[in-house]
Amino acid sequence: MSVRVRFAPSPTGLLHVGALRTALYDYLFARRQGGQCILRIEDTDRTRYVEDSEREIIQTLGWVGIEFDEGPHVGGPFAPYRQSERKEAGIYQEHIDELIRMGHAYKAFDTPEELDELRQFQQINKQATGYFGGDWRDASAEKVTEAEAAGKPCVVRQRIPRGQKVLVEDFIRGRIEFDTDTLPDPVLLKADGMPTYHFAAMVDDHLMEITHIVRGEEWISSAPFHALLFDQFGWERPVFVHCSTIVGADGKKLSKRHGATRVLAYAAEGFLKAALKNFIALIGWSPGDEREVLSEEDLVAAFDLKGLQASPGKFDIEKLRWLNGHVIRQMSPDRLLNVLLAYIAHPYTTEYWTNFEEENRMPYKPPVEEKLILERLQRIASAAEADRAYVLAALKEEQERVQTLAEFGEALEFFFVEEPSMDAKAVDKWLTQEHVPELFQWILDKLAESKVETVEHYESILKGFQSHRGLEKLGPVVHPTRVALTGKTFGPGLFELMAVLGHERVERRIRRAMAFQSDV
RNA sequence: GCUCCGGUCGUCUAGCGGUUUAGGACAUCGCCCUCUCACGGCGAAGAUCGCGGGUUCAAAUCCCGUCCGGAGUACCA
Repeated sequence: MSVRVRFAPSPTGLLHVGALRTALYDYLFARRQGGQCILRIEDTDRTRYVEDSEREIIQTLGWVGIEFDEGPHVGGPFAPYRQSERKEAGIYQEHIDELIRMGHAYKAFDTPEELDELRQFQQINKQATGYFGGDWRDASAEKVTEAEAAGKPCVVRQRIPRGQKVLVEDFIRGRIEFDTDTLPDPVLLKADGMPTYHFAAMVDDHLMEITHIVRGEEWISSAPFHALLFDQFGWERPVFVHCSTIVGADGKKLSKRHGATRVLAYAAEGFLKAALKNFIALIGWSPGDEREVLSEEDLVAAFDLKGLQASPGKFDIEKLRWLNGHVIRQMSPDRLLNVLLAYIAHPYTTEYWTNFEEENRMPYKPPVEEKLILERLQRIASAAEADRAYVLAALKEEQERVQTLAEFGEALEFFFVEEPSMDAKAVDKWLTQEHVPELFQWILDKLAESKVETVEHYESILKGFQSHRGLEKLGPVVHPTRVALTGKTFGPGLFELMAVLGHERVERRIRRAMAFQSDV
């Protein structure tokens, strides 16, 4: 039988990195096994429904490159793929009736207030909380009909057999044993007629012929209900795979407090999907060998449920940054520029940096103030429109000095502004040196002599000065010149840099630095 | 409280009874390359495998206990 897995988010908010990983595992597993990956929307809770959330989930998954064989956006043989629509089609009612008929479920007419009271009583008496039967598990048929006739609202609960053990086979952890006397009777159908997750997801998993339920470990405690439900229907249980959670630096489940968890925030920060996928896959999974850098094809080829880790993993953004820089360095400059321009043009990039919120702050120090990032990125875009070859040449020089796309704004800035801002310390240290006026004049003279704009030519100009002055080291020649051209003490190799800038810019900047210098 | 899960360098992990002086990667530090910063190369430091008992000729690896951490405990998913 072919493998079928599903990713089943509820549209209650944004897609965060923990959910993304589950989706990734689903996707990789399906691809590796030649099976199908299904997207199902679990929108059974109207009170928590967030408009647009489904759209963002699909969009985000699309951005990362996780494709589904079936789902609300692409259709499929088991449609509909939204539980609200499946409810309308009567799918759950039909199955709940069957379960009641078989005696595995019953109607319970307790009011929410009564249940609250029960819970409080149990807490005070230090008992396990939950509904273990109450007035309705074993109520007479007359009592039930009477309540129904009175028009009392009711829920349908699963009848958990008592005095037994339930064994749940978790693919990662192995056998997990539960005593049914500790399992309360869960609600399967709410008073509003909507099914709960416990019911809807399992019915759908069976109907959609899901072979492996891959989900977060927060579901382990409810796994016995689910397993039992399959048994009660007489259905074959799927394989349960409970993935460990991704936690923050403090060991707690990843949440707002740990900075951005929204996947799109990583896109806006300039992380590449290849790096993000690679990184996310490696939290809680390993290919079993010593590879760390894996392309999507590598991931698919290597993916095996057996490599899944039972213990929770921390999200280490430094490693993500390293991986991202690695991916950037591996791209051809031309492709990188396309990716960078697409990133800058993306509406979400603008939205993110314009409405930057402190709570989105990544747990690392950004290269510049958030306010300036967008401005600098857009400078790249307009420069590329005017002269793509120039931007490409500049990009090449910074490619290995950057870890995220956002950092290109800062790194490339001096290429595009006529008067780069001068670092005061750099000016103080290098432009004040005694030989500098002569050096700058030398450069200007040589520029006037020849129009050649190659790396070698610039090198010969500066090395010419070095031997002219009999300087032992190249530093005193190179550093003041770099400061004059870029305003900074770091950056690409000077001769390469000059070749990119060209005669005109070099001359202008040297003259500016000379003026600057006389001000000192 | 009850139930369940987890626990190898700071972090992600390899390991699944002997080939292990516990391997790799990120981060850190040093050296090399070099005009700076990066990249790259080389190297160092860093884990008595949570702790305590067993089983065994032999345990990170199996068993028991214990501690710590986490999750669930809703007519949420």
